[in-house]
Amino acid sequence: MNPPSSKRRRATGRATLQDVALAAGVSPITASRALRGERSVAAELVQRVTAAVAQLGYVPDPAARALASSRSNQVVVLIPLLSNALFVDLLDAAQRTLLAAGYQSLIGVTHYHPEEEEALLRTYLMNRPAGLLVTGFDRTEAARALIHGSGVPCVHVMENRGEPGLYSVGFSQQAAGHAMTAELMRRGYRRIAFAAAQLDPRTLQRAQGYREALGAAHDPALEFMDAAPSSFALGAAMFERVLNTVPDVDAIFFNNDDLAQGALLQALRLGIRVPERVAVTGFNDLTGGGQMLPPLSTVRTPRGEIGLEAARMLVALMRNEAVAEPCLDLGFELVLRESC
Amino acid sequence: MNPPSSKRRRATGRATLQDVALAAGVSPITASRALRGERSVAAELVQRVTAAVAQLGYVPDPAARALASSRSNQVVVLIPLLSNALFVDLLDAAQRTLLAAGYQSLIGVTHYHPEEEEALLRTYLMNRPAGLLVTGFDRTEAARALIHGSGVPCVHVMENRGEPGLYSVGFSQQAAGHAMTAELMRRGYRRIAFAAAQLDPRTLQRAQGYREALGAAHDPALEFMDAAPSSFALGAAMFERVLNTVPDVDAIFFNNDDLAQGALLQALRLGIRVPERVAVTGFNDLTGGGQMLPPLSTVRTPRGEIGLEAARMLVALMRNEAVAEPCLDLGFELVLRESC
DNA sequence: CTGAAAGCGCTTACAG
DNA sequence: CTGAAAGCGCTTACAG
Repeated sequence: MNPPSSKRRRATGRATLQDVALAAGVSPITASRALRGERSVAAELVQRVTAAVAQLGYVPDPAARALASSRSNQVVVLIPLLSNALFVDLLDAAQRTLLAAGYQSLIGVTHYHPEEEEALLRTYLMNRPAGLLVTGFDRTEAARALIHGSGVPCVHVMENRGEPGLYSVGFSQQAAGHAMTAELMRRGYRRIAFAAAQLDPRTLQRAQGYREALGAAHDPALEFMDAAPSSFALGAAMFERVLNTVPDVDAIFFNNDDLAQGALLQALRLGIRVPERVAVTGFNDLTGGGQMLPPLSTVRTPRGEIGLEAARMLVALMRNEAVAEPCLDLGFELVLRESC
Repeated sequence: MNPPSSKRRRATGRATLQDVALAAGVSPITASRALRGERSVAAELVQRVTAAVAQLGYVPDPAARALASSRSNQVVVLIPLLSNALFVDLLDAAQRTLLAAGYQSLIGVTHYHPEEEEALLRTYLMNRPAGLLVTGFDRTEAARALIHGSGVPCVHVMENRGEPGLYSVGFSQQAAGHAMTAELMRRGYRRIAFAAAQLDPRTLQRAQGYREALGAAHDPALEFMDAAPSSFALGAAMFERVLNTVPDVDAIFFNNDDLAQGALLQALRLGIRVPERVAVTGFNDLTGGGQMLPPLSTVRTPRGEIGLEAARMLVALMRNEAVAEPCLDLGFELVLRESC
């Protein structure tokens, strides 16, 4: 230990808490408390500490903090894909909110593989993150145990699940699938196909909503499921496949805007009129849909708000504050343009 | 200090280096060295340490490492935007490569604002990152000083600059702008407009290449620069603006595929034939271009490879290894489809 | 409301 | 090639 008389700038040249305490004429613990805004420090001392911090240009060392408190200022955010604008919007909003609250984001991309998610969790949990933001509820048992065992506050995004102890911000994928299908029925479409890619859990929930809305009218032959990732090209291919397989189809509900936009382009290429010959709708309301010919009808999903609210909820949890609504449903909105 | 006899599992229940050392019958320092793969540890001891690690399920604490060595295992990656697929591709490749090499990424979005970049740098540098990946060379003097003063290895992406001490992986934006323009000229187009958005430094470099290729034929009236972010909608608007302002235009070189795709859609809407009435080309070869009507001619930029190679270069720097080519030019490629 | 002591779990010199 | 000592810069109990 250094004798108190030999205190000096830290090896790196940066000022330490010690320096601040010395300059403020308080103990390091008091300086620490003042810095973190713990009440129970006299106002005057807080002021002296603040002044010393400013004067010395002191910045706390996150590593030292993390080591001493066994908790970092970083939040792990796990999303399936970076190549889907949906998750990028979510991420952008969450990251911005977290940063404003003093937390840094550690981003992990799972590529829709539960095993990859588990590996990322294992790696990132080593950092003792302050919080966790994960997508949906579909994960390995081990991942679930890892999350629970870590004791780190966790918010789930994109879906809701009303179990006690679970926090989530999302909307009902099934209700959204139901609503768009019902709208198509209301408009008089009778042979409504459902075309989906990726086949992740949320896609399947939308399919469930589609079936539910159709009720007795549901025909399995009208469901087209392709596990490949969605893209314009796949949408184009699926569009043709649907028309060829089910000649009397009068509407196609694509599970994603990428697919639907690709289908619209293919219809143009083929000279097939939308919505006269066949209606086309999408999902998510990604950018560009309104520019299509005809403009795409779709379901607007509130991913930005989800990112924002999930980050807020997580911040509350990390600060041990109460969370009013642990299962926050942000809804969705039908955007009816000209493609149906 | 604990007397050696009272060593136990750490407070959190996780095994510590001490535990590993004890189990392996070596000193903690030796265990530490064995773990980090420092040669100068006898093979047999390494083996004993490895076994102890496996047996105890030991995972090192990054915070303790960072504090003791004043260097973390995190790399800061700064990109302008998350809403541009270009940077997402770059990021994805870089992050994957870094993770495989044992580094975590701390992602910062600058929104093309040097001040935001500077603030992010200031925040993230507190973490003593092991490395830095930044976009381009356009930043505040303070940011430059921050980077240099930190002593943290830094690789610049998207552009090249041959100054000693600077590391970069990219391609010549100007040469790319030149090449596409020259190709249009070669095909007989004479009134070639240049339409750009965002107006970031790389956009301006492409404009420079465009002017250079045109030489004496260059006409400032054919340059359309809009500082708004690029989008389908803006591309559509610019397309009309160009045609209305310069009726004899016969080709439009859009600075970005978003813009060009929006223009193509607008041409369809207006019934203007591409490339017969006017040719359209884009930049970057983003997804969807090949699906357009007509398929979009564009410049393919190697952002994935840039991310990969930049990460590799940074890993070499962080390991104090030699870097063969500190100014790596990965080139570009004209993708000539039917829109010109 | 404030502080002295101890310790978080590693690694960096310094020896030998 | 290996180790004993010291310390990285904070915060957590424990007192008062």
